[in-house]
Amino acid sequence: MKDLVSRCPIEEVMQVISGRWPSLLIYYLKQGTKRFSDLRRDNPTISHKMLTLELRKLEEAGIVERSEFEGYPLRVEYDLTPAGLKLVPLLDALGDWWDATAAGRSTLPVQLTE
Amino acid sequence: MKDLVSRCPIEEVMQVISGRWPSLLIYYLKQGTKRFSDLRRDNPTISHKMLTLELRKLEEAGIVERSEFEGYPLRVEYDLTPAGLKLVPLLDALGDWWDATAAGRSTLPVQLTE
DNA sequence: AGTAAATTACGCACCTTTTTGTAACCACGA
DNA sequence: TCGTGGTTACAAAAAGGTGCGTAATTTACT
Repeated sequence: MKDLVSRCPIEEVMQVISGRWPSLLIYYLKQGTKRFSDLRRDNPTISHKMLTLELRKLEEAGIVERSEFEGYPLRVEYDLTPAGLKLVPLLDALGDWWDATAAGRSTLPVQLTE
Repeated sequence: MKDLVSRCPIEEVMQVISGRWPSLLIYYLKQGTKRFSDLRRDNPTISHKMLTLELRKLEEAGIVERSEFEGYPLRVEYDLTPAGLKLVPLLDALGDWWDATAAGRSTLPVQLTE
């Protein structure tokens, strides 16, 4: 994800929430505090590398907060920030729009109009 | 973009509107009917390959309507569908959220708090 | 009259760039 | 030795760019 200085806020959000993982991670974090390993369990197909990368991106964007605790094994907790929480209903609205729009899509399952 | 059958509506929308172009194309189409070459002019850095691919994806998702007219040179027009129009305010809301959240981000421009 | 070029919206093949996965390694303590 | 939460290097896969070909008609030139 190159960082083209767009100054279009929509483009900028998209750079952060685009892709396969961000919405999923936000979904799981919405359930409450999660540790790195929790998120991997919630989401078995993400590689640990991608998980760290995506979490850092969300952190930088102010969506996720990372808290590191001293001691071994190292404990790190992830939470949605207040801003992250405000994002949730917007994503839900997109999901609702998608479902509502289902009827107009060409990939529609077979219709039995008899 | 692999088509993993997710059945999570948010994941599904994301597969469609993720990436650099969809939001931009929707933005320009919101201004009214556009032809292929108009969209390329609006958006000089997209390649014709990507433009066709993205438009097809948006069409399949029911966001964009493609109308082909007989004659040479071939004329093709693109418009937002009613569903596509309904998507616009949702994207705008994301943009607003982004701007409102700016203060919490680490990539904040230098602050002169004096 | 005959030929050539331009036009529009692509499809296709090939190649480069970017993203993602895999595996190994690190720290430390129980 | 295992578990935690990483980093790094290398490999594979996916995304994206470039350039050529195509259609039928008009215009432009010779």
